[in-house]
Amino acid sequence: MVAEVIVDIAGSEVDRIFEYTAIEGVHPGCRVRVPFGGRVIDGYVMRLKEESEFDPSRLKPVAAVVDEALTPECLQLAEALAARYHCPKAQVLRLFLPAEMRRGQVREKQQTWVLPAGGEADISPRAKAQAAALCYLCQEGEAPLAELAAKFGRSAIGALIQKGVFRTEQRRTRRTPYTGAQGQAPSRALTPAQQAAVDTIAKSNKAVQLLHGVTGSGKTEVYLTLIAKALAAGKSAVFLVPEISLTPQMLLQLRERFGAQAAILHSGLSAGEKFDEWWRLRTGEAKIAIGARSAVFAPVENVGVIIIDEEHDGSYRSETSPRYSTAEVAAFRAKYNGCKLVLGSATPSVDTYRRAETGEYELIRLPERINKKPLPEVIVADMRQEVRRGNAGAFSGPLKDELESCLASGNQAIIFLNRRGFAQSVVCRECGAVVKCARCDVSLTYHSEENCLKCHYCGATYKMLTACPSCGGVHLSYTGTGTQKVVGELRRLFPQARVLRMDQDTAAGKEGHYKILKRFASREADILVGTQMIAKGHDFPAVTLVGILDADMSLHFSDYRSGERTFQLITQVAGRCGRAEEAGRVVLQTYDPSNYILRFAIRYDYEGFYKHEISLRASTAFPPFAKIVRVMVTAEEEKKALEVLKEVYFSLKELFDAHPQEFLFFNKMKSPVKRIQDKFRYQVLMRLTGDGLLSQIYERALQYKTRDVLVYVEENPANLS
DNA sequence: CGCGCGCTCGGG
DNA sequence: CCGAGCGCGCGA
Repeated sequence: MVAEVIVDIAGSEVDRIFEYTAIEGVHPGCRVRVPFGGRVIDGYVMRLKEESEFDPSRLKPVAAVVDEALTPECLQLAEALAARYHCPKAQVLRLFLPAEMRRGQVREKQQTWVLPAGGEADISPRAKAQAAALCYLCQEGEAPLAELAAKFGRSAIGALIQKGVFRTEQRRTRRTPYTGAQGQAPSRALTPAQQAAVDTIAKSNKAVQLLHGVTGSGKTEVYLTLIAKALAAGKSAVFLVPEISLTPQMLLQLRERFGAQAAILHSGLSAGEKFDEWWRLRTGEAKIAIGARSAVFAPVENVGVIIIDEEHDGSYRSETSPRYSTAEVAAFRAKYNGCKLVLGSATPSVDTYRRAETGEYELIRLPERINKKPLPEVIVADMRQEVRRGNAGAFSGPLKDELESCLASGNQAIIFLNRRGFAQSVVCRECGAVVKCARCDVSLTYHSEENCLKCHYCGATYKMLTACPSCGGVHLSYTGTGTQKVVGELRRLFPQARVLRMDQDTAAGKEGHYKILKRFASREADILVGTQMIAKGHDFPAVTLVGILDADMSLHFSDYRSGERTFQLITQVAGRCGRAEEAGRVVLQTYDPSNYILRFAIRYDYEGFYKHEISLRASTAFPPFAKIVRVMVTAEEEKKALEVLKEVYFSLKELFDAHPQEFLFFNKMKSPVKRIQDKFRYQVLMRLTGDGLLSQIYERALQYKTRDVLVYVEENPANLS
């Protein structure tokens, strides 16, 4: 037999099938070690066949079988994704295994167990510890060596093993995270609306279901029921969340309900934990895969339901090749397994909602909060009036008043501002120069805490300047407010209040987000100031006020989705308050109170927003009525980038000339942010009426990539910077 | 003329 | 990714 193998070489584009003669135990899906150019490397067996067209004498045998990591579904999915995104199969296959697992340095954890060996119990009367250990083990039957050694001393146990009274055995153990919440919590009774949602999903003949439920409408209970139904039918489930570190409550609920049946795949786990959770899924010991984007590749078989919570979230698109859409991958898996894909959100993406509206997806609504609590009232603060009144601070009069009464009544408040640092940029007042990053074409943000300048694109930090780098002037001014400045202002306005800040700077490190959220939840602070990472998940029963400092900031991005994103953000942040007994309030500060997005957001009118937005998209021919495709060309040498850009452009121009009716726009240009991390960025930007030419665009564009010029294709990119 | 460097290409 | 092979530029 001959095995067709894809070799896995880090960072390389080798995408050919290499053939080897199979050895015992080689099946499709196996990870194998194969001789390759004088060394032995990892590979994946794609297929087996009787004989090779290749000269058989030149075939080398497979060196060893590692394991059978890939399911038949994985292999099929790998082929489909490599074709869909025009990337090497090896690159897709890498998505299926946690990175730490690949180079084989993580192994199964072995634990030494001690058992009675039946040897003559010849124990001296002075060896009290030995006698006690013997007695203990006779009762228990068996115990881990570590436990016995801790109880009775290492030497006592060693002596008993030496004498042949005890024997040891190596056993595999699983490193399972979050073991605190085990047990089988009872299922909560569903409300009629939840039950109706579950029934509709079960009855629907459509593969994709959109569960549109306002914040607090109890979508989670619907998900849990769907998962329970899948398990009851002997199937498995995949449950995806935007960012797992922000949704510890969700994890806990799943663990409480399903115990060890649930396995968690996320970046915060140690390599060993990840390895074990992955294998628990692969072997079927665990049946529910929970995780962020990459968990859509979880190695479960016989899938009964796939759930994508907060489907509108940007984290579901991969930013590295292959730039897959999680929903697209999930749809493939749902089709393969003949199961339903459930997309849930309070603020579905316009694209998804459109598909539901046109009948491609089933639409299920949960229009009411589960406790019948009204959604928090939104007060609009017109910042233009504040400026006219001479208030140059970040807080409007109404927000200050609300904060005061919120704190006075002993409740908590959340202040949202989507900008970290102290000041957005530093400008020289003498020559007008803006201080920029040396490696990127963007202004630097001033961080007061470390008294430094940071580049929010590449992460570089610079010492704070005392003089302008271009003219030497010493009068520097700070523009634009960030979270650090807001915290300072709050401390001045409410010196007695305890303030916590949550943004990329404070939430760094493993479980950083979680720690801050936990501190706030346990009321170590009265006010939480944060960027959009505070908008997701987490229930804070004592929060009765949310302040949105500059609601319209994200509106002014030159991006067709900025309105959609603003609506989603406001709705999500507002949903953080008034979740328990006391009603919540939201103060929304804006310079543009009549803006239609804000008008719909303050009434929580998704349908109204959608109708307005979709007609705008239709009339301007933007997605979902068109597809934006951007071919990026980046290189450290600007000349090389430009050369390749021209080649890409002329090749695509042939397509454009041959099919002008398929293009709504076609041009080449500098990227809006012309340089990031020392790489110059040029692009060909297209707007297409359909997907018909997509494959040809990928093929034509990618053939020009070289050693030092990166070329990649983005579909409806999340941002156009 | 020969050596070294950078680039391309094969690897089963 | 790594190593082999090839072409070109440069120094003796």
